[in-house]
Amino acid sequence: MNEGVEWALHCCLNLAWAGPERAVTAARLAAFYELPTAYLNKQLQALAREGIVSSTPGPRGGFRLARQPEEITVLDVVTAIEGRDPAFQCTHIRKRTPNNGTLLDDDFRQPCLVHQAMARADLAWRRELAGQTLADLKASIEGVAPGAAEGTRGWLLGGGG
Amino acid sequence: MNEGVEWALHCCLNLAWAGPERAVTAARLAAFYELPTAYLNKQLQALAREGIVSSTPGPRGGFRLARQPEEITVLDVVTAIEGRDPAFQCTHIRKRTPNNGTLLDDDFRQPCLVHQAMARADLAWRRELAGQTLADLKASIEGVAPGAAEGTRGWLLGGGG
DNA sequence: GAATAGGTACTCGGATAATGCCTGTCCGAGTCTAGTGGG
DNA sequence: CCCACTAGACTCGGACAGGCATTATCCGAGTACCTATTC
Repeated sequence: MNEGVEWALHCCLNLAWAGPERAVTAARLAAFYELPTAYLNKQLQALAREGIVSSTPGPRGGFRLARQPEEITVLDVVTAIEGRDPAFQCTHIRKRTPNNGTLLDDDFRQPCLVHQAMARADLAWRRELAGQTLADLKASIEGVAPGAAEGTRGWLLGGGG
Repeated sequence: MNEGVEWALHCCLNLAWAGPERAVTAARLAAFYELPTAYLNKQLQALAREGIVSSTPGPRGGFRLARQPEEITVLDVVTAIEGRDPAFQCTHIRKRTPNNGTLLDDDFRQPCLVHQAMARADLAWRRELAGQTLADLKASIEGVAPGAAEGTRGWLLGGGG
C-alpha cells in the first residue's frame, strides 16, 4: 500500500485540529513530520481532487478540510490516495481454460468465484474503513492525548519551529 | 496486489480436483491458463514453502496439495504469495513530531490510532479470507459448474492438449 | 491622506527523473526411469 | 530369467535481467500582499 496513505491520514487530522479559519501550507504540514515537502504536496493534491481538502494558492494560502471531520471517512482518504480499484484485480485467467467443450460453456456465464471471494474480503475491508470518520479518530486521539489538539493547532498556525 | 495470488488460488483448486494420487507439473498447470511456466513455478514454490502444496522432483514429479482442501483457507494461499506483512505499513511518522515538550510525552506511549484503524480493517479482511476454505470454494464452483471437477481432472491428468 | 497601479513573494499544480518491487527468464541440482549388460 | 549398473531425461529450485509503479523533485501559473506613486 502506498506510503502516502499514512501521511494523508495524519495530515487530515492535523488540518482538522488547525481549524477552517486559516489554511496550512504543504511545507508546514511536511515539516511537522519531517517529510519531503514536494511529495507530500502531491498527496494533498490527490485529496483536493477528491474534494476532501480545499486548496488556496498565493500568500496565506495552503490547505484546509473541505468538509466537516464527521463527513470524512477513513475510506475516503484511503481511496483518494490509492485509487478506487480494489487490491485484487481479477484478470479472468479462468476464461483461458482449454477445450471449453469439455468444460461446460455455462461455467463461464457465472462470475468467477475466486474473484467473488476476494471481493467479499475487499468489501469487509472497505466497510471497516468507512465505519470510521475523521471525527471518530480525532476524538479517540484526544481521549488518550488531551494536549494533542491545542498543541498541534498551536504549532501549525503559530510561528514556532 | 500480486497477480500471482489469482494464479495460486486457481491452481490450488485445480490440484484439489486432480487429487492426491498423482502430481501435476508446473508446466501443465501453466498450460491450463496459458501462463508463463517458469513464473508460475515461482509462485508454486512459495506455496510449497508455506506447506500448502508438496513438490516432488524428477519424472512423474510435480505438485499436489499438502493438506486436505478443508484444511486450507483462502487466507493461507494469499499470505503464502503476498507475505505476512499487512498492506498498510505504519512508518511511525507520528513520532517525528516537533517539540515533544508541547505535545505531551504520554501521547507516544499509546499506540498510533491511525495504525490501529488500518489494522482493524486489515483484520476484517483477513477474517473474511480465513473464513473460506478451498473446499468451500471448490464446492461452490461445482455447484454452478457440475462438469468442472471431472473435466479439469481429466485435462490435467490425461494426455489431452 | 487615500486610492490605485505595479512589483514581489509566496503558494499550489502538473510535468519530469530516479529508485525499488513485481514480472519474467534462465540454467543447475536432484531424482526417477528405462535400457543394457552380466550373472 | 533376474538383477545391478549406467545413461538419460525430466522436474523443481534458486540465481539472474527487464518493465512498470511508486517515490522524489523541479519549475511554471496564479494569487494576495506590499510599496510607491498620483490625485
